[in-house]
Amino acid sequence: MPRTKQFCEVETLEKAVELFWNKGFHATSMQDLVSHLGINRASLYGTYGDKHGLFKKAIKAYTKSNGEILKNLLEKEEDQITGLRKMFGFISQTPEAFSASPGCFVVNTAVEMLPNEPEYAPLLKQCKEEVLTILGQFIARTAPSNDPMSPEQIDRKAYLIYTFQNGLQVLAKSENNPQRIQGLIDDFFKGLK
Amino acid sequence: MPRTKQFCEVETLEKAVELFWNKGFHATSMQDLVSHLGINRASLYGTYGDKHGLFKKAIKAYTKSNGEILKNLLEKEEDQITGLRKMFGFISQTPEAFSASPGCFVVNTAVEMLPNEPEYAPLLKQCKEEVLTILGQFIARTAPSNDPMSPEQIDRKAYLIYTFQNGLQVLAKSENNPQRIQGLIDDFFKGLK
DNA sequence: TTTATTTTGGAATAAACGTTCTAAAACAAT
DNA sequence: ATTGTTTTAGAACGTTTATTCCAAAATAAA
Repeated sequence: MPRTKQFCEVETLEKAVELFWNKGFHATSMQDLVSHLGINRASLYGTYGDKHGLFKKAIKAYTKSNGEILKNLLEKEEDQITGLRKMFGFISQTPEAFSASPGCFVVNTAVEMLPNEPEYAPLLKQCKEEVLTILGQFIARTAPSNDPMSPEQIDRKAYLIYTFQNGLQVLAKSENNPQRIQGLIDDFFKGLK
Repeated sequence: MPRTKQFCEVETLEKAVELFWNKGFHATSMQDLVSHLGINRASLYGTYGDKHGLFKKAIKAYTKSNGEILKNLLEKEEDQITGLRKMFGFISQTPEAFSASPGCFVVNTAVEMLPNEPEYAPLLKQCKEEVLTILGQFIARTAPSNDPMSPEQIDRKAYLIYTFQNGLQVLAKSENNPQRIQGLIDDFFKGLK
């Protein structure tokens, strides 16, 4: 009996991800969303709840799709350093794009919302851990077979790499010299064991 | 003839820094500022200009005071690693405080405003460079005298350390296990040459 | 075709937003 | 004491905010 939804729920959520990712929570208005998502205001509220509800759904959707992209990127790779360079490698692809890049949606949100809106802490921590798990699996798989790593060693290495990547993305926002970023990555790998 | 200002311009600006630092640009309203600064709305506009003007003044004030604090922290220190650990060391002081920390105001602002509000890019880059200069001077001074570093080597090392510190602060926001942070710092120093 | 439900466009809401204005009070210099 | 400027408190401005509501159009099932 009911009329079916005239829009794809996941596709529309992807558009919301795009907008929130680029502008952040506070700088994105419901009017922005109504305009860009192409659905009605009432449908928006009816389907996704209020702004915070929609935002949380957007973060979850981002984390899922991001995790899949990262998995696909890493699982073809046998050499650890090459794989990690690929992970950092949005620079090698387009040298000037990095300073215009929105960075990582999860990290952006942690910076914007924490510690002032602590109800976001569990969700953001969980999203972080998902990337760390994927990264840890890659590190375990590509570790030299003559020197296997303990689970704790793997976790720590994953955390170190992830920390560097986030610092990189954050600093790249105010860096207009691609060579400096490239040198930074090189220097990081020099110290990585 | 004119009546003198009833408030200290720099002290009041410090209060604005505090507020913007904790909540960010968009989440801080002019009403918040009027309430917390203790001066009149008209005085606020008359003294510091509009919201963006005040915000930029706040970033500059933060950068200046932050630079002095960092200089004082580092200039007493002869050993490089000890000095850097002190720089990272807001954790060792209060293990649980880091996840409630507002992080670095400049980095927070870069994440919030870039790349969508590009008029902030030059200012934020300049603030970043100031920290890098201080850090570079410390690295040069504490380098082993038998192996002096080239200016480029110094810059690169400073950038690497600064990148790690920013990643650290950002990730610490969603990390509730202090030991994990401590291990991260230890691992970073293991790779640092 | 009727019925039931949802989507849709858009009006309506009440609050908060950044900013400007008004008029009175306060004070330094004359 | 008078003058000139600023601070002050708070009203007022027009916009934008998030959210709710309404009546009409649309469509799947009966």
